[in-house]
Amino acid sequence: MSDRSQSPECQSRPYDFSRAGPCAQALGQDSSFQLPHGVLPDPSLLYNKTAYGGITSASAQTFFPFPPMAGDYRGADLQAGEFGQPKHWYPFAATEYTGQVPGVTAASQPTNLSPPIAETREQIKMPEIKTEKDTGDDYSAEIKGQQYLTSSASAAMAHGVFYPAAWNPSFWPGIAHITQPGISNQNPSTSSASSPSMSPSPPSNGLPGNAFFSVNPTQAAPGPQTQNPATSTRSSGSSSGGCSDSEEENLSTEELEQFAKELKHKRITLGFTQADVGLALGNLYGKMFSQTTICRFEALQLSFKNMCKLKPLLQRWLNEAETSDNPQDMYKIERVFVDTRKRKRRTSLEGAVRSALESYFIKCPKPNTQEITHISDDLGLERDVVRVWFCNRRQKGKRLALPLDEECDGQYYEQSPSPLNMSHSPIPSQSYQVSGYPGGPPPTLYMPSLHRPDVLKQALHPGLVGHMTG
DNA sequence: ATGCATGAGAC
DNA sequence: TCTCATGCATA
Repeated sequence: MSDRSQSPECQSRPYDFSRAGPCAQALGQDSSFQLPHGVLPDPSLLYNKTAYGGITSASAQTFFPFPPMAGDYRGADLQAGEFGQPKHWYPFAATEYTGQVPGVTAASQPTNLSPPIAETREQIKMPEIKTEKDTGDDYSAEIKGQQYLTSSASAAMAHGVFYPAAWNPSFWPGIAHITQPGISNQNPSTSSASSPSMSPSPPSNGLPGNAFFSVNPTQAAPGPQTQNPATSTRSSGSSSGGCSDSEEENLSTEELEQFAKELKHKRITLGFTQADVGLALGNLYGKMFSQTTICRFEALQLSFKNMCKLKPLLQRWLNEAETSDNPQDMYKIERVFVDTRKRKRRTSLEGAVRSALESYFIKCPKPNTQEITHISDDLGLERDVVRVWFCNRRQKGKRLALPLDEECDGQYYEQSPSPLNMSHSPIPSQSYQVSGYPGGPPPTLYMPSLHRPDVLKQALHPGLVGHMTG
């Protein structure tokens, strides 16, 4: 009943200042608004890449607080972003999703497994980018873009996520012990059925495309289309091979964590890159995922719900990959889709600006339109950039939020975002003293003033402190 | 691995 | 307009 992840209330709670003019004070004409661009309560504010497994404020949606698995695996040097920076908007034509850099793949491949992925993204796109890069402005205008061929049918799945009744706070690390026994390890239907796409002995000719693409959503991706968001109550649908959705329910954090590790390990062992996996999923089940998503899955950086949704698919993929004679065929396909959408050039905010934004965020995680405008003016940024930044920042915050149970959750956050006083540094360094973050500098995230060390530990070390919570 | 962006759905 | 899932681009 109260899964906070669902209830909008809860979700907004963390930052729920009265919309009216919540941050007004802080952002107002007060001196506070003069936010010194470079002024940060703490240098650590400049969060950087390091996997901050930190905690932050909100915790609406359930995200995994676990620190990214440090692992053997390294992204290696990814593609060289040579690709001239289009100064404005530029369209990109994702001719085909080839996954990650071939080089990397090859490198990590045990041996000959390196997929014959032909080209890199750059290779494919560069030309076009140049030509249209300055088309400017109206990127949004057209999105005539195509969808991935296969995705169309299954695309639904992505949104068709339904919230299993099972989803509840008990899944959180802090209360991990409550989790339900993995119930169906949920893969009853898994590989056993050897997915269609996988099996076909590789048309050595390199046109496995068909085999994979034929992906008849029906069998291949029972989940993808099965989706029935509405019917959130699905006790345990897995039945008719309904993978994705249907099986996402009874998962505990431990299971997911464990699976993520397993996936990563086996993936690497088999010589697949994260991009390969994402692509393979598309071939197998009709819903493709990016390297980013796979990466986040492995790092448990997706919301619990999302993790649960993807787990079945990945599980099946894993099974397929392990049992297949030619695992590499799983991603040896050619995606032919045209995506002509124009995408805004990614804004790269300077450290000082980020710091400033962070400071603003601390004072007011959820600025209203006016406030956003204010901030954007102050920092000389596009209003939309600021808006998006806050959106992402909140999302990020949730991802790292403490997994407390509702009650705590509520209280915890209700108090947090109160007065936006510049005066008291909102980011107590101690907040992140949590051990367990090897080498990771303290995350620099907004954190309600009400944190408790013990809670943090629970959040970060579910397995270890699961018992702590009564 | 992660910052910034997009878009669907919900409110 | 926000959240959330997801992805492109890049550090």
